[in-house]
Amino acid sequence: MTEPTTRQRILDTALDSFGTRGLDGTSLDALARELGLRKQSILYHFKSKNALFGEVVDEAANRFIEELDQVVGTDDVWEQVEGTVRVVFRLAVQRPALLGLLREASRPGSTVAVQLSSRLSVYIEAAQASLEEALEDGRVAGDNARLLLFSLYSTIMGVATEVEVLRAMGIEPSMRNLAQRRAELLRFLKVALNPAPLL
Amino acid sequence: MTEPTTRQRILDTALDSFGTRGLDGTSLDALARELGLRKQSILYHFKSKNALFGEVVDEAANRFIEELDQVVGTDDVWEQVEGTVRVVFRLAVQRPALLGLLREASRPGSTVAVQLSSRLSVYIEAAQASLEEALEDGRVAGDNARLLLFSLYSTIMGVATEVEVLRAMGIEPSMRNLAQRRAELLRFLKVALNPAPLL
DNA sequence: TTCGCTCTCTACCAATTGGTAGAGAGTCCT
DNA sequence: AGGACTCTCTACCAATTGGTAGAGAGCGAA
Repeated sequence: MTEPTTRQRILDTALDSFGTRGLDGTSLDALARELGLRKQSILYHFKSKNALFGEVVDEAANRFIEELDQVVGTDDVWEQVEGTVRVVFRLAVQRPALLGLLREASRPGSTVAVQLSSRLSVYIEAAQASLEEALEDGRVAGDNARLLLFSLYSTIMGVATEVEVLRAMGIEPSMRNLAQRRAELLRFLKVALNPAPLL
Repeated sequence: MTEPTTRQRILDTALDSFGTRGLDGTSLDALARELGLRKQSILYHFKSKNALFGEVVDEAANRFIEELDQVVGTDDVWEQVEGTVRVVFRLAVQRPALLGLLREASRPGSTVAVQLSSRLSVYIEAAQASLEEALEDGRVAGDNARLLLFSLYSTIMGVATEVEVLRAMGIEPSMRNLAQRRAELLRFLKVALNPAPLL
């Protein structure tokens, strides 16, 4: 394990800070303090705060893609959904700030939203094609692959991210109930994709 | 239509700003400028920026509750879901900042999350009880009312809020496709609650 | 040794931040 | 008229913001 470059350390710490406190909630001074540096050292490696944020978004996209790559193996839709849930939940435990950053970057009116989406477009296309096929074969319920994908995304990302809402419902997010939460999410999604006729 | 008090105008404009640019992204100076005031006038009506934010959260909760009240009429779960979707989509069109503020306030680590959730707790309880009953009667698929409610919330709120994700999927959010998006969401939720056995 | 490159530092900077103190204008009651 | 109250203002303030300029340390190559 070679020790990371300063540049990499900055990206790493910035991801955590941007992902939890947001872009505006993170100051270069605070970031530098956390790193044991002066902010001018950060500005040596990145020409501005916004440039840093842009690179952090790319970094986050890369890590997310890295994880997703282990899912794309099958062309079975349900296995893909299961895999995505596994990946997202693992991140929610190991690196919640990464998911937080994806949300920050896809906030309405975000300047980096386009950048982020272009990084993930390949996966979006693939998932959509896979869903389309399943829809045609009647293996999955629905008629619009893109909008269905959108619903799936919203559900998974929301369930993994909206910790405070969970708390509001009287469920303290913990490792103990994590498995149960994931199982319930999978059950929900499975039913949502079930092509059986409505009762 | 009596003209609103300054205090009310501040709350109103602050809701829009906090809901779109976030707490940290909103400065009192900018807010005052938008209102045609000096920031000291804002600080006369609200003792600090955080106090203002707290009241804005309450205001948003009130408006949201006001809308939800028109839904609670039935004890039919599906009608409640339909009504909630109707309400949330209407807000997404007429007052997107209100939904944005609810998201900002329920962000992980938010200081006002407890405040917000206590305002909505009555509705959470009611929805949960209603779901529990439906689960027992077998009118809805699932076994954990709270977690099911959580999934429903995530889906609805995400679909209504994640505009940039929608764009990333190649769907420009517009009035024209709005009805289609809502219809697809309702279809998705209907299937997700369908108690028919899995194929 | 010395040159040049990489990197982090000190020293600043103007602009903006949330917030305080208090003047002054208008209005309502006596 | 005079006083009290409500409200918005000007005038400040210290702290923090993102960013610039440039000194100096360490190092590898000549």
